[in-house]
Amino acid sequence: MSPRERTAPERSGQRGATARGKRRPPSQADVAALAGVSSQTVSRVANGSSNVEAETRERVLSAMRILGYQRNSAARALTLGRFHALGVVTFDLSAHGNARTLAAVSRAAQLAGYSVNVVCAEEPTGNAVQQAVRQLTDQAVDGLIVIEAQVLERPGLDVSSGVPIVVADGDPERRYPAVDTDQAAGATAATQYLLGLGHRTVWHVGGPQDSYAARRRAAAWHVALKDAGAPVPPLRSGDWTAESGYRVGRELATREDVTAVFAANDHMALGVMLALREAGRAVPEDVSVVGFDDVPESAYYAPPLSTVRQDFEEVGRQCVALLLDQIDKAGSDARAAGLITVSPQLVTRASSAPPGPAR
Amino acid sequence: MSPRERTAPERSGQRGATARGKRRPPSQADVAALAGVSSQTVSRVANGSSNVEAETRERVLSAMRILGYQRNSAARALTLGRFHALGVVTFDLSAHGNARTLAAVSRAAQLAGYSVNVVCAEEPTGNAVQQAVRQLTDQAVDGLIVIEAQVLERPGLDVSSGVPIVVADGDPERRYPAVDTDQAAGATAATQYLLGLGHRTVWHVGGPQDSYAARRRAAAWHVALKDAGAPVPPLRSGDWTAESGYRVGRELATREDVTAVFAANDHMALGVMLALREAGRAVPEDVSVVGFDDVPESAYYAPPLSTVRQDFEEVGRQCVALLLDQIDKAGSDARAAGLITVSPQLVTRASSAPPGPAR
DNA sequence: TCCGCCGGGCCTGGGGCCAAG
DNA sequence: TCTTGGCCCCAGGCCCGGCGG
Repeated sequence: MSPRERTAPERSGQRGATARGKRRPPSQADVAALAGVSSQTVSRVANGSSNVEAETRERVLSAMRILGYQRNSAARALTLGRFHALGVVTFDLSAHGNARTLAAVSRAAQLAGYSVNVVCAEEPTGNAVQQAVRQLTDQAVDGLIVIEAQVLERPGLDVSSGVPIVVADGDPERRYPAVDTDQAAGATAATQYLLGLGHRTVWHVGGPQDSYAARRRAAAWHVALKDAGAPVPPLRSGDWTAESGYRVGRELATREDVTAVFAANDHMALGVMLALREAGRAVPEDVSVVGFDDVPESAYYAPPLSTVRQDFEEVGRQCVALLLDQIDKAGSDARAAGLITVSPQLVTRASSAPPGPAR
Repeated sequence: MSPRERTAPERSGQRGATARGKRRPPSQADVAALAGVSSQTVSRVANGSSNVEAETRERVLSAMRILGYQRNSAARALTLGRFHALGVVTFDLSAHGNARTLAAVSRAAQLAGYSVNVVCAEEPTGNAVQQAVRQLTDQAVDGLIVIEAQVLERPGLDVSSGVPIVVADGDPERRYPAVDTDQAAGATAATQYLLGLGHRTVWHVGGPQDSYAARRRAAAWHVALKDAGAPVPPLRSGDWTAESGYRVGRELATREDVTAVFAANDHMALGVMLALREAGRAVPEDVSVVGFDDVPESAYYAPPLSTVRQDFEEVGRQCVALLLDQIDKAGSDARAAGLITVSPQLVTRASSAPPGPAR
């Protein structure tokens, strides 16, 4: 009845692998006891396992199997000082590009033996980001990948958490190494393509202006027009959604002089096309439309959408490579805030054509 | 020359917070030293911080700020036996539903103070999943959420890693608690809706047959037709992509008697619509089309797509809630493998209409 | 005497170093 | 020389005991 009397049987009960009640995951020590070796030897087997006699190793392995041993990663991380985990900060995972990038990052990280810790900051306020970063570093990551870097622009944002950071969207202030699609090249290609078809000029439906990617696409569009001596129509902006594209599209549809539209992403382009069609303007006969991203569905839009294909897979891969590189050569402050660019590719489909004669 | 002699100077060198060379993140001990208290008190302040005098706490907090102290989560996890992290296993993050669910899970987890560790298994082979699960549990998670459960069906798959598991797709074998959209209700609603419009029967473009969700949608469609006394056309299946929908659509377009199609997701519906249009069959005048998911773009398809809206946000929330629940009452084997269903909602748009007179 | 605040010692699971067989 | 075990450390948390008002 006394606590002692209860304790003794419990103890012996807990020792075995068949313990009832509280189940404590088996530790190295348990394996060691069962195999009749020291925990040190178990450690050696669990790891690279150099210098362990075959017979001993076998005994240890079988003990592990019997007990269902899994090493405790927390303890491991504690001694090694490495978590083998990367953190990813993002905003809107329903945005196609972000999801794709995350998927690619996850794959690349997995190949390198790293897991990926995701935090989806609700809104791009500095506070939310700050908290997200805190949570991640406070969690256990060896490095950070920030998708959609515009948040880093927030003044007063301190992400100097000590861990290496890579930005997957181009860092306007070039404070961190970055990997990004060559937005300018993509936007330029789209604009020049439409001009090359014979359109007098090209209208642009931009993304939200706090997006660095959106700003660069708009800037390149602007430059491409100027370089070609084409008039530069006013910039209309949406928020990446098809709905916003539709809104802008209705406005554009009222102008007879609009014959070519370059939208900063496919979803907005979709909205633009619907608005044009509803206003009685055919795509591409009356108006040509080009998007950006090449979401898998865009080839099946009505009409199939000409667009600029981004290689998200490559962006994700490069991010991970760059980050792991930084992690490995930690300490050496050679953090050249470089920029790796990934080339996009123009894909032409049925939504674009030379301007019709019915000008 | 003895170890002791070497140890001493090294020690004192590393002590200071201003140590050069190797930068070691500040520990409780460092904070304690600066604040002139014991590390125990620092621990108290860092945590719930009961029983610390206001003045002392202030001193500790300021020391933390000065040193930029962040507690080491590995050590914390080690002693507490909790990681405050959830694992998510998924397959294709470019699938809209998966990405949305993940985002919701991430949000809900964050609110509960948990981070989310994602592993994106490349292919749904048992091996890949096994490895993914291993990696996660070997990593550091208190529980697992499996999105797209069909993988769990693989025979010989052992995910009994000791951590609680919740399935976000309905578990065919009901081995684990699950949260899922009420697929049957959604498919039934879509089918009955089309029948109600006056169509003689409804054709179905199903998802891949190894998807449990796809199978249930198809089953409910079948039942709804039988219940209504409508003929049951053969089932055509795709793989969720618009491309596969297009392929099936071309086939359906050749049959004059097809006047209503229910696709198992919006992307396939998009492909179907393109194929129909290309074959000269107007939507909805000649053929009505209904999708499933309600991806944000579907309202801007041509024509805007009638569909069944899934509440991914709710699914994610419920998954996390269910999982945390299991984690908290760990040990008690009351793991009733329940099923929480989330109701979908039929959304009617322009892609569906009564059958035309030109039958 | 009791209570509120604080610190010492021990424990978590594993890995590195070094000595011993 | 190769294999193996003892010891200590990683960073923090909890139990308990002590000290003071």
